[in-house]
Amino acid sequence: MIKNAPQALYRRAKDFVQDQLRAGVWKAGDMIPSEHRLVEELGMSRMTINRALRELTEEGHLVRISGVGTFVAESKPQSNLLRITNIGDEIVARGHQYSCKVLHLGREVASMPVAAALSLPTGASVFHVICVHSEEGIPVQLEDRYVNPEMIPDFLQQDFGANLQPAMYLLQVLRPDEMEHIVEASHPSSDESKYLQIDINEPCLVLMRRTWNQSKIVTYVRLIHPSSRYRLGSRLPVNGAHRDN
Amino acid sequence: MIKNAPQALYRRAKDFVQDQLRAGVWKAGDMIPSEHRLVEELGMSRMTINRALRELTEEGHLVRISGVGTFVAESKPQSNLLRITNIGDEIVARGHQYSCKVLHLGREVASMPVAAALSLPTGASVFHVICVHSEEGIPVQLEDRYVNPEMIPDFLQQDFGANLQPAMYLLQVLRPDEMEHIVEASHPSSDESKYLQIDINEPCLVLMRRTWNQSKIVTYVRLIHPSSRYRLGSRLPVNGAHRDN
DNA sequence: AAGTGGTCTAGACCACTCG
DNA sequence: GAGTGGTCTAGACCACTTC
Repeated sequence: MIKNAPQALYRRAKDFVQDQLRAGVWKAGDMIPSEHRLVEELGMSRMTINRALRELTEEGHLVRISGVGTFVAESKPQSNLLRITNIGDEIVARGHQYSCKVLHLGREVASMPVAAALSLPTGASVFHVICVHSEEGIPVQLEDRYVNPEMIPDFLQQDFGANLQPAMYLLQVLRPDEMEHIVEASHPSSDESKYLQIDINEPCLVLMRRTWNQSKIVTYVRLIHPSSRYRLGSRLPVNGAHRDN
Repeated sequence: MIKNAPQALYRRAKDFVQDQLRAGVWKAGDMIPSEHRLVEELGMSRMTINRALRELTEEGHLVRISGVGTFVAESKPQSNLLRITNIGDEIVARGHQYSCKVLHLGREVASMPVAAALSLPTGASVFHVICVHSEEGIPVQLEDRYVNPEMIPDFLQQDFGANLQPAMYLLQVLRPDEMEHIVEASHPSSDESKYLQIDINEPCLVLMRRTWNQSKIVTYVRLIHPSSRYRLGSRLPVNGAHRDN
């Protein structure tokens, strides 16, 4: 589990800082040692330390105030809307403990809305998995996923968990060539609030995603996030190529 | 031709490169001059040029191959979600009646979070507009926008309404070259629930958008949508090439 | 005045690719 | 071997905040 030998020094400096964050040595709001002090402690030049801290700031882990100091950010995790990301990877990348618990896995007859979402005839047989993703033991995402058996016949035979999430498995066996995202806000159902351990009145961010391969739908998933624990975001260049409409 | 020069040299190097890209001097797939050559042309040190090119690479404008060269990235597809849309156009396109009512328009001293969002010093003077967008007389979006006066000095002199929304005006006078979207779910504040004519307990989809022009922030806006009346969506091809971390 | 981050320089060594 | 990017150093000057 312990991986050493990041070759780049600035990488090791970043890892060092993230280790302190992960270990809770430096907590949200704390001021961390100055660049000068880190130069002494780690034996690197200030430019190298500066690059490490600058990148951690861009990634949202730190907040720097010129003339004052560097502080641990109050983290409200944010993931990229454009990419198909594994929430597990995101959490691990933040240096946090990740877990995934499968609540349901089986084959069932598609209800009308599910069949419609997958563009299958009503009554078609589909795979269905429900799991909860947790960060540091706190549920951050409820995944309610339907899979087209025609595309992924071996889906049920997998041993899903923190090391093999459904999303990860699907990406590995069948890379999608198109996807659709729909985002909305809603309150959780009573089941959902129970699984996520939140109040029935807490607003949730719901991301519905469908992915295609060769013009056929691979999977349809609803990802439900408590608003207090999750955000979606993206930053990207604007193409000059579109006026309006 | 004459531009207010950004103070930081690496910024000017970035602007120089982006100017070449915008002007079409360097096109997608082209190899651009090496660091060494840019050092000579711009009269900066290699570290400075390197930082500029590294950041442009992280932002997706360039692709660098060690030992080979630096190339202009192929432009990325863009989704509806990530496109800057006018809600008025959307509503009109649906064949519905659209209206926009300005609730507030003026200049004020930026609070700390607003100053931070705009990357301005605390206490800076900013423009602030609040308006409600309605479809068939029903409010569907509350727009709470801050504008950088340095970028858009004539903002307050405009006569905003259904025929000239703030978003439309901004797009017309200063096309952004970069943007950031963050989406979250929340309950409306009491003021917001009043303006939107919804219950204080109705979940809302909140889209926060910042746009950049020439590496400076033009505007920061919070768009609040009652979940029962609005969704965001996108469908787009998947790029094969994704980097991690 | 002392401390902080923001930036910049003019070198340097390395691994890599290409002809 | 020449060219490229990737990284690193040991200084430096500046603007800013805090005491």
